[in-house]
Amino acid sequence: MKPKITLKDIARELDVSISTVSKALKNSAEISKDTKDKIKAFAKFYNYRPNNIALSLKNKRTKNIGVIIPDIVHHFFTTVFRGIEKYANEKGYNVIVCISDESIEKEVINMEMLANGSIDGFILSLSAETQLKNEFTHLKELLDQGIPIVLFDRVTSEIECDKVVLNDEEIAREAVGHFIKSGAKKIALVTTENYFNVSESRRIGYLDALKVQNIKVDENLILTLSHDMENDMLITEFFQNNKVDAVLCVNEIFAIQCMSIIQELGFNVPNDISIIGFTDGILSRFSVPRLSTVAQHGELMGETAAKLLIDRMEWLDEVEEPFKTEVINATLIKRGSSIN
Amino acid sequence: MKPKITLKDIARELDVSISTVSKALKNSAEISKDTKDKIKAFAKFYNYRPNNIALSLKNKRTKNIGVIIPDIVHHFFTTVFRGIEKYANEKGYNVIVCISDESIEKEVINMEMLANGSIDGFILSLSAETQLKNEFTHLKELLDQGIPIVLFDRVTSEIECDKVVLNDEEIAREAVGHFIKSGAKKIALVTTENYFNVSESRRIGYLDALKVQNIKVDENLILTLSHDMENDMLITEFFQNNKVDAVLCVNEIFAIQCMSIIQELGFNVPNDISIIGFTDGILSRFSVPRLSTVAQHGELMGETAAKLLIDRMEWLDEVEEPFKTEVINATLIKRGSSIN
DNA sequence: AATTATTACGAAAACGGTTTCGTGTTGATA
DNA sequence: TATCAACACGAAACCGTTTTCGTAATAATT
Repeated sequence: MKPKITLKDIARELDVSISTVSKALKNSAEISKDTKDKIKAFAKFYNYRPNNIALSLKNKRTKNIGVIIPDIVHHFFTTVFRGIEKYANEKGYNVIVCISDESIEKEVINMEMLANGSIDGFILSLSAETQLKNEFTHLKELLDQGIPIVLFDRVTSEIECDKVVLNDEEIAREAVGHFIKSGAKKIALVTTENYFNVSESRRIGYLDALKVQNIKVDENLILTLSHDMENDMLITEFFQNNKVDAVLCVNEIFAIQCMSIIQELGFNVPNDISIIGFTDGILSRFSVPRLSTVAQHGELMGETAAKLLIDRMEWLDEVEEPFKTEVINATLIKRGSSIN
Repeated sequence: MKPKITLKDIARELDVSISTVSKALKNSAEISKDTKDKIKAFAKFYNYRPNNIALSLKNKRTKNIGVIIPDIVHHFFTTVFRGIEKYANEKGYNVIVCISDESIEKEVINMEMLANGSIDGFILSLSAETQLKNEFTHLKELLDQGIPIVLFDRVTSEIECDKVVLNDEEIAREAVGHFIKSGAKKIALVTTENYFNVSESRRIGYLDALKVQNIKVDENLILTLSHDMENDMLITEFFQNNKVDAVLCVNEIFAIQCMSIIQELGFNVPNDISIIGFTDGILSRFSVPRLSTVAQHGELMGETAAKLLIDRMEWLDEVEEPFKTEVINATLIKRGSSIN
């Protein structure tokens, strides 16, 4: 056991003051070369490292970023997180992660916990419940306290802060356009409850694309699933009762579930029914046929969010920058589940 | 903007000393009811919360846990992390995550960074490079400094600390036994380089099971893949050149890749070739046919690791407990890719 | 020789808490 | 009335840094 050594320890051993040690280690011109050499050698020998906590207290900055995500098992969030971690680490920041589990209560508790000095700023994606209840006072209070926040993906216009979003509407339009170009007429949408801003945007893009091509919207072709339930029955009925040429799914799981049920029902993918999903995760890459999908570039999204946050934190005292919303351009990846 | 309020602020406003405020808020018997009421009301009104950093400095404990994992995009690590986060949060701890990216350098840098006061203990799974190079001085030094460490899954006998592992050998034996019982003779193993302790254990279990049933080991039936390369060619050749009845894969991706190639080659799964993988992730659950697999119970593993660490940290001053190794019992989940 | 500049360092405050110990005031007891 | 306990609070140390400011000793200048 050799416990950590402090400035005080060095000072005592070398019979100088704490301030001298501190200055010597920072190579201050105030200290003579002899003394500096002696102190540095000693510090090096005992592997002295300044205590982060003491530094945080002194500097009033922790170099920690708080990240709150609804669910870590989702591939998309995982990649975003990786982007955040990567960029933050490069800039010397550490990342504290909390999982809200789609619950507003956990979101609030975790954020309040971290806000009391543990972090310098937040990056988060709203929980389902937060979006459902439209309840953002916890965010407003933190912003009021001067803690910067960056929202990504699941955002809201009720909060003024930096944001990173996908061009959901546009890419949904592009996906549906792709279906239409390949001859599809009856185009379905499989989505979640529309209190999610992303689902809502994708729905708008879907409707838009149909309208532009003078295809009448059939509300029966929009299937709304809950994201935490057993949906197989609903999907099966849906494809039994409706003649469909193509289907756009707002996430990867829905897309895979649909594909597998469609195949079980005896249809061929993509010849009978084309499928495009969201999130270019391993499910899409390893399915048979491989799933055409919207790549959300999660890692880029995470890096962008981290950059936005760190820039704001580091410029905080200087200039008051206006809030920015960065748009990440999704990419439609055409694979075997749709016709080219 | 209403910045955070401190004890000093309250003391000044209410014209009492800082110590009085501190004691009043902790409901100390030393302070009169009147004064306590007044202070509490004021604190509540201004939403006073003690500063975590100051507490950490004073108490010499941060209530933060450092988690170092090789790769967050892997389903298994993600579930372990979720277990850690869940248990830690319940106990009032926060989790700082760093991704080593399978590199020992990053592992070292991140751990040294966090060790200077940011965390009270570590939970980690060794990076590939660390296992390959057998280089553990960074871990030893931290243990020497009195920082507790819990290793999970990718562990080493070179380090004495608490550990959580899977009964890899046994479950591999069981999986191979299951193949044999259903009539398979030519049983293959698809694995990674054997410097991974887990792959090595699974290989031993595989060999063991064959030996017990007097099946001669054919080294040609063991395919070693690297985990970050394009392996499709190797797999294809393997199944073209070898007559195989069943294959055990040491992870989910290998299993899915094998299955898709086996099917492309015109074989039927499971009738011609049975497959069992490791990790019960979404790939296994959504493939066609669904993949038989070894459930590693990552969440339980994470919870167990967190419990081990927190117990040790909280009892640190009292008794010196001997190090424990907890074994998580994997479960063989039989689905469509193997014959029952 | 007196004044000033430079060098090299130390004391102390500050960050925001907790906790030990000391002390003035009150009321009860002998 | 002197003694003592109980009560209610404040001063100060401490956690480990950084940083400002003061100052003794020496060197340079007039």
